[in-house]
Amino acid sequence: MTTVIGWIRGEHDETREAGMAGAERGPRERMVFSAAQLIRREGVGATGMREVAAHARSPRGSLQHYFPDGKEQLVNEAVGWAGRYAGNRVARFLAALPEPTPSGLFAEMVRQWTDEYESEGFDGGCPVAAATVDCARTADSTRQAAQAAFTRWTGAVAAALTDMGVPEERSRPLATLMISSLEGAILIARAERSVRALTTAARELGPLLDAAVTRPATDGGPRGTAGS
Amino acid sequence: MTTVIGWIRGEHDETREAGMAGAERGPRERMVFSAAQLIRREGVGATGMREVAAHARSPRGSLQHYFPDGKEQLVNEAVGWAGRYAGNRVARFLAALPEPTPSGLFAEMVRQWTDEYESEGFDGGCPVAAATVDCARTADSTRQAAQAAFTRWTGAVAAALTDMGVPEERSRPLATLMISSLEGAILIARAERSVRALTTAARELGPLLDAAVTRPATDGGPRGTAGS
DNA sequence: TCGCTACTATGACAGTGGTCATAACAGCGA
DNA sequence: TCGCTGTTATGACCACTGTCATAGTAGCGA
Repeated sequence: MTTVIGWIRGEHDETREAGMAGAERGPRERMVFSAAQLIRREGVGATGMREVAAHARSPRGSLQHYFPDGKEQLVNEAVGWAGRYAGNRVARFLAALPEPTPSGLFAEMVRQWTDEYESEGFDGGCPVAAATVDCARTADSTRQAAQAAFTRWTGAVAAALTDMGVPEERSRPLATLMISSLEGAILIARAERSVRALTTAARELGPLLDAAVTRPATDGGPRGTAGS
Repeated sequence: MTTVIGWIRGEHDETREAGMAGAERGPRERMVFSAAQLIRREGVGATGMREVAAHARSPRGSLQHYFPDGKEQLVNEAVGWAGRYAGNRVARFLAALPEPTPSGLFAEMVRQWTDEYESEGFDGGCPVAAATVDCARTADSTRQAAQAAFTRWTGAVAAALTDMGVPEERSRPLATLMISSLEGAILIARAERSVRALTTAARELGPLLDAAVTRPATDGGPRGTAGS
């Protein structure tokens, strides 16, 4: 009961958010996760519901039970999951850096993709990008889900930049630029089957980002770069 | 005869390349153009062949005649068209600038999209991005077409940068960064229904681009920023 | 055992997609 | 008129897709 509603509203326990790979708890979570995986590989249109259920090893009959509003609802939740995932990753990237700098954060964000592409091939892209391309015009609720995902992601990055000493007014624009460049570089990387565009973005953008730091970093412990 | 083959190989007269809007010459060109238009709005999967023929006001029977390899061929040619179009635009942007600067070129590239979004709404995206998202994994020939489109576009921008005095080794990386940022900003703009990400990219990236100029611009007349 | 609820199973339906087979037509040279 | 070629017309086929109706099972409280 409250489990389902909670998931829909994103009120569940995010602390043990499932990783990008691995078996999740319930069939519902697995289907949302599988939907995100398939969407980022094949696009929304080419991803079928039966395919999602099969990939999640969830019973097909559960589709209409957990997602009474059909494919649109499933896609929206997959996009929402991706947005939360991307936002939460930011805090972990920061924790992994010896001394946090904007260029270091961006390098980590890029490295997540170069690592995947070099180890698993260029099959996958960003599910939010795929949903935007395929549904922005047709399904407004999906467009809103993508917008929310970008907003959450940008908010996390901007908060991290502010923590590092970037002036408040410049944090959001720079975060937007980082995510724009990353998304575009992902596209080019997939088309070229090469990480060149990704590493280029990191190299060229790094100095610009670090130059935006004006005051010393707020080196408190684990701080609020996460939303909600 | 040679007309068809010529089109496939891209050997036709590019000088009077059709604009982004307007009626083209033959039914074949119209279908390629319409395919690009529909793909950039709805994505590849949601674009039907019958729909392309109808949009182009071309007879449905011509589809299998001009595109014997089916949808994949049509999509590939639409992507190729988009790549040539984007590449050719660069020279025109340069011509429109009072004094050519890298930031000015990028601002023009961005402005093409903000103008469209403000006058026609946020329905359309980049057809090359859509093809990459939807087909990069499934149809390798389409992936190659997208790669070629990005390469041509990047080559045109890089050549323009070099003409403006950017050192040869930095031109391609910077061109890649410009196109990455632009593509990502287009995505975010569609999701947000706002040109914010686009104008942000232009504003934040401008100084970085201009700072790469080391020697005075080559202000010869119309020079070779176009490929092939 | 009954009843209630959460969940699963399955088959059908109506629509649409790309593709193909086949035929017709228009123009032209001989 | 015949034949040839480039084009168009049309209808059918088959493999799906998302969705729905319906029925079934598992578990639990009373």
